[in-house]
Amino acid sequence: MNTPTFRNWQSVQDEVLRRIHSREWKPGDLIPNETDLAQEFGCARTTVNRALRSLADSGLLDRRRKAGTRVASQPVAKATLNIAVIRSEVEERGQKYGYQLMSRAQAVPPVGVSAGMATDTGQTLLHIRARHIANDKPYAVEDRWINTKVVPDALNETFKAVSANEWLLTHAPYTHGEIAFSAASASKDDSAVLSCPEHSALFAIDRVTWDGDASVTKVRLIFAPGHQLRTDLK
Amino acid sequence: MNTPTFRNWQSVQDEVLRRIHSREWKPGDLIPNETDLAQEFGCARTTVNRALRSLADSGLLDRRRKAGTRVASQPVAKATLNIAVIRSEVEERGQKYGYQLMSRAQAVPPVGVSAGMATDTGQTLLHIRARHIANDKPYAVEDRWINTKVVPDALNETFKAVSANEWLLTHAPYTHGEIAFSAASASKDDSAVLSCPEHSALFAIDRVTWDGDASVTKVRLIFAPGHQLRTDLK
DNA sequence: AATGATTTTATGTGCATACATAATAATCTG
DNA sequence: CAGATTATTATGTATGCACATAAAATCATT
Repeated sequence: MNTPTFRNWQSVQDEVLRRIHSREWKPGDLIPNETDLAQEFGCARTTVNRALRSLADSGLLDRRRKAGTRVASQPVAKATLNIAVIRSEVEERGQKYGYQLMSRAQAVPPVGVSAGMATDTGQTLLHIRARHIANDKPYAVEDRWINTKVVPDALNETFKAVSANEWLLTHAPYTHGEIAFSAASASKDDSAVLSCPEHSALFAIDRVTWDGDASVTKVRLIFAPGHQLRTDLK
Repeated sequence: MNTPTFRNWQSVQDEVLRRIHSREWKPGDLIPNETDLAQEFGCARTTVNRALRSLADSGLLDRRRKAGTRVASQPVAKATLNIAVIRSEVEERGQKYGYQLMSRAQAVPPVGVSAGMATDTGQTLLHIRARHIANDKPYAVEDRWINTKVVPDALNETFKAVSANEWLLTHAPYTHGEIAFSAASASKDDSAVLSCPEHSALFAIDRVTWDGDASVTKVRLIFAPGHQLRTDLK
C-alpha cells in the first residue's frame, strides 16, 4: 500500500472525508490523533489541525482536548442562510424590485414587542410598515419597530425611498441577533397587502438585532404565498 | 495613545469588530493590510490572518488577494441552522419523544420526486411515511423517499422502531444536500395526522441529500402548527 | 492606444517549534 | 476508599519564516 503525501490541508480534509464516507471511520469512532495523522500523511501537525478543525466547524467531527477527535455520531447538518437585503434578494432572481412605505409612526409598542426588544414598557419606538414588490407583485410585508434610543438618526429618515430593511444595514451596525422562521395564516390585513386569500399559509421571518445589550430593531417579514427559503446543506 | 498588545486571535478579532461597530471602519472601507495590523497589534501576521479569515468566513469582511481586505458593504447576515435528528430536537426541549411508522412501501415515485432526486423515471424507491410525536402530541409528519440503489440496506430495515430520519444519518453518509423552508396549508391528510384544522398554516422543510452525484433520499417534513425554527444571527 | 509581458503586492498556506489549556488517568493521602 | 493532587496527553494556538498564488499596476512593444 502506497501512502501518498498530502501537501495541503484541503487534500488532508478530502482524505478524511473519504474515510468517513467509505465508513472506514464510522460515526462515533475515535480517529487517530493529529500527530499520528500528520506522520501518516507526511505533513505538519498544523496542517492536519487545520483540516480537522474545519471539519469540526462544519459539524462532521467532534473534538475534545485530551479526549481526541471522533466522527460525529449524529452528524449535525448545518445549513447556512444568507439573510440578504430584500432588494438584492429580488434582484438576484432577475426580478424588478419595488418598494412602498405603508406607514411610519412613533408609538408605544405592544408588550410582546417591548419584551422581545427589552425596552422599557412605556418607551416610544418608531414603527414602520412597508411592502416589498417583485415584478409588480407583492413580495413581502415588513412590520418593523426601531429603537430610536439606539438609532436616533432613524427619526430623520422618511423611509419613503429607501426601505428600513436596507437603511438600517448601513446605518445601524449590530453585534448579534436572533432569527426565527415559521408559518403564519394570512390575516385579513395580510391578505389585502399581499393580495392573497385570507388564511393562506405564509412564510414568516422574525428577527431582533442587538448592539451590545440594547436592541436595535425587531422586524417581522411575511412573504407572499409560495415563498421558499433555500440553501445548500454541508 | 497607548497601543495595547493583542496576544491571541480572538482579541484581534474583537478589536476589528469594535472598529467596525464603532464605524471607524465603515462598510466598503479598505482596512490596513495584515502586516500593518500585525505591527500595530504587536502580534504575528499569522494571528491577524486567523482573525480576519474568521471574520471573512462569517461574511463581515471581503478579502481578495492583492486587492486587500474591506468591510463588507452589505454585511450579509448569516444564520446557521443546525438540522438535528428530530428525536434530539424534541428531547432537547425536555419533551418526551415518540415515533410511529405510518407506511413503508416500495413504489415508483411521482415525477416531481424522481426529478428532484435525478433517478430514472421508472425506478422504484422506498417510500416511508411516519409521525414524530412530542409529549404525546403530533410534532411532525415525515414523507420520505429513499434511493435503494444507493442505500440497499434500507430494504432490510423495518423502520418500526427507528425513524428513517435517524437511521439514515448513521447508515447513509452524504456528501452534500439542498434544503428549503416554506409554509404549507394543511391538506386533509396533514390535518388528520397532525390533528389540526384543515388549511392550518404549517411549517415545512424539504431536503434532498446526495452521495456524490447519486441522490440518497428526499424528505418532506411538515410540522404541527406553531412550530418555529430559531437560531442566532452573527 | 491596444496588447502582452513583467513586476509588485496582499493574501493564502505550509512548516517547525514552543507553550497553553482542558480533560482524563494515575497517584497520593487522610 | 473517597477525595484531593499530580502527571499525562490531545487539542489549541502563537510565532517566524518561507514560498505560493491571484490580481492589480506598470512597463514594453507593436
